[in-house]
Amino acid sequence: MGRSPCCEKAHTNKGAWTKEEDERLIAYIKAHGEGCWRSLPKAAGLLRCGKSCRLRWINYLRPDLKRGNFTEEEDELIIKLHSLLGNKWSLIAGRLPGRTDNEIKNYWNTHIRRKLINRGIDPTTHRPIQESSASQDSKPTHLEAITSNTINISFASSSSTPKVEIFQESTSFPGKQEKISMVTFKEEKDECPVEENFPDLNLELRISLPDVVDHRHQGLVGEGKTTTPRRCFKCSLGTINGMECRCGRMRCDVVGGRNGSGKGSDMSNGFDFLGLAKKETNTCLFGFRSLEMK
DNA sequence: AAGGTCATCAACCGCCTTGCC
DNA sequence: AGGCAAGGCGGTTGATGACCT
Repeated sequence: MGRSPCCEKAHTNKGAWTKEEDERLIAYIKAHGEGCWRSLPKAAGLLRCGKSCRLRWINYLRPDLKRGNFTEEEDELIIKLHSLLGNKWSLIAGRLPGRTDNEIKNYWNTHIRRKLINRGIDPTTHRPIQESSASQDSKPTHLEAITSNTINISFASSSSTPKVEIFQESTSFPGKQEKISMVTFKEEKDECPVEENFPDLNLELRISLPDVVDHRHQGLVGEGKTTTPRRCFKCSLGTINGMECRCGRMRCDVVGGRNGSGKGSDMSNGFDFLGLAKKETNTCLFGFRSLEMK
């Protein structure tokens, strides 16, 4: 059972590509372009899995690839991007023209990790190693957790007592969530019908920085008066000034447009969509230019 | 020279996401 | 809305070469 294989493995070559295979693949893509990878091997006369062809083309045969050593500037950019994005190699590669995600991933694991360790920086957390290990000894306060990381709050009602559990990504085991706090509510049956109505309710909320002060939404209700800022639901979730924004008088465009070009963007609060770039000062919250999606 | 260890990187694997029907 | 196929991604493996003893 399980997933059907992406190709007929019994009749495919594996391992290193030969020069002839490379030439066949290049010739086919030059003639027909990148298309359906699944059918490409057969059409090109290759005894390879479609995925293998795609990988070979993307990582090694594409004409726009920049081979050779990484420059110091590239190193620093990778470090900065990794500190923000983590192991999102394809996103990182999108910021380095001519470099592939696989190349950057390998380079990170073989060179940059060691480089950071030599600098006394934990390559996972991007914090000084001493501080990083110390923080494993003492649990962070809630405020520290909120300001330094992303936490997950889970409203669990599986037991007889409703409780709110707060999780944070483990510093010891990145990717794993560890419980940093739990609040238990004393249940008063008459006043707490939620559990009865929604026995399997398990809402997961995400709280993360940056929480930018939203000047745009101040004074909208009554201009000239100091009023409590009112936000629509979308804005409360962080899609401030997005397409769906309903609390402003005029609809604001998504910052950077749908293609992230930045044209026509309205960064009136000074930050772009991800809350990274500060327009007036040309500085960035995380110290580099705003991101584009690939 | 031979064997062992380490570093590098191309390639694979399996899961997730996306788009189409 | 749900199922399926294809593409994409990140983690891992394994072959190879360099270096050391």
